[in-house]
Amino acid sequence: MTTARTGAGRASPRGRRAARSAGDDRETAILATAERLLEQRAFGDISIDDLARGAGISRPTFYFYFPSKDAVLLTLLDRVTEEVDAAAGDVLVRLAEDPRARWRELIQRFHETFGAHRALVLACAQVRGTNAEVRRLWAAVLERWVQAIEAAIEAERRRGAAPDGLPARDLAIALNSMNERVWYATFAGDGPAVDERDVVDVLLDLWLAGIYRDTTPPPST
Amino acid sequence: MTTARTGAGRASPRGRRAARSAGDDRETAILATAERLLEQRAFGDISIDDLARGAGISRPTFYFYFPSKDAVLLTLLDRVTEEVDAAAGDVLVRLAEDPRARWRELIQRFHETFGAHRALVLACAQVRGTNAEVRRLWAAVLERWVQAIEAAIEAERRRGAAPDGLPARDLAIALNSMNERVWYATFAGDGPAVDERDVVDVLLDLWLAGIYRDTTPPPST
DNA sequence: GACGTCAGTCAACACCCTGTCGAGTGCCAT
DNA sequence: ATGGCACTCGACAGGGTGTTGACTGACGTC
Repeated sequence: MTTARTGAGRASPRGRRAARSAGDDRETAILATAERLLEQRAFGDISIDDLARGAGISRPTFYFYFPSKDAVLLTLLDRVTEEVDAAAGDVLVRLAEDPRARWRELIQRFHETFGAHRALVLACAQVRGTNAEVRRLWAAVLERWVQAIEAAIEAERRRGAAPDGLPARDLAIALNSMNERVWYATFAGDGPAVDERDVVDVLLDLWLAGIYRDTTPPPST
Repeated sequence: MTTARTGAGRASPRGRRAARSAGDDRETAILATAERLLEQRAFGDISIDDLARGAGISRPTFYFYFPSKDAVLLTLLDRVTEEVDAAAGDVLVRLAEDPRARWRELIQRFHETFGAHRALVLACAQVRGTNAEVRRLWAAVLERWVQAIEAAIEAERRRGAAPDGLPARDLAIALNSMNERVWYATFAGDGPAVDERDVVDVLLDLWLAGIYRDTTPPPST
């Protein structure tokens, strides 16, 4: 369930046919077209025909590569979440060094990665409402992050840096949810939103307050 | 901009024609059908024909009452936000009596009102991505709430109950955003979510942490 | 070097949904 | 009785999706 593309044909994704068949180019072209068009208009205003023409193929041919418009988005989303995971790296295991700095680093990296793909992230948030697959993928990704944060909170409590309080999982869910929605508003720019330059510090402050009741949690001794 | 229905005909919403013309019934029937159908399937899977047939009229006739499917949702949303505002009442001006109890009351009432219309609220959250009108209305509603919370936070700081820190507006935005997303997950039931019975307390805890750095803020002396 | 196979391609079709137009129908005031 | 208005819908145009079936060309095989 890591890769969502599956496609219609091509059982073995990178089979015997030496390197990059013509189809590989087309698939890449579709993805690139999607990402490009998303910078210009909303996902709902992009038709399969737009994607196909952008990739230099006809509409029916599009279906050879992807079962639907949403599947393209899914593939793109999969990529970005991998990128985010890579950016987050091992920050959480090094929390005790300097909690405030590490949490900030984590939030900052999420912010940068999402910001670099804001059109795509916005599109996913929009489509999540109508598409069950996107919803499921996003839920799975979120679950991973929630579990990581939950574990980190518990570790901080165990070493006495953070007080007991809410169940760590509930706290992790709420904090992740806050980030998601706040980023969405900031990137979308409609409705009340935190300024992009401040958003990391605002979120950080609330994470520290929620986890430590304090903006300067103690490092390990 | 309070009422969003506008409709195609009927310049004067409640004109001379004595009480309730036949059209009034139809309009109500459409709204009722929409709310009923929303409990069963997603907004996107409800066609205008469904709404019309449910109200006992033909599809073209639907357009006499509403300019689009989204306009129906908009009207419904307008209603719920009014209900929420009424439920919230003057809780915020009585904050100093017992801050923890009052904040809890506020969150609790939001929770109850949204919970009573969860299908509708979920539909709006979904459509907000694709429909500019819903987005604008929601943004306006949110802006009102954010301003109210911002003012309340500033009042708490002025009387010395809450410490200075983040700009009150940013704090208000983040807390409102958190609530919105957390409720969405709880009501939608997909992805990581806080249990419905705990959600008020979880949110309350984070509000108090964010605003007071303390779960038992002082009442007025 | 004919031949089957299979990735890749698309014109044409069937379908569904939206929004509009124009021709009604019945009620009410004048 | 008649003109206007609230209200109604059959029929159409348009645009999107997803599928079908025929076609092309490169490749391995005998």
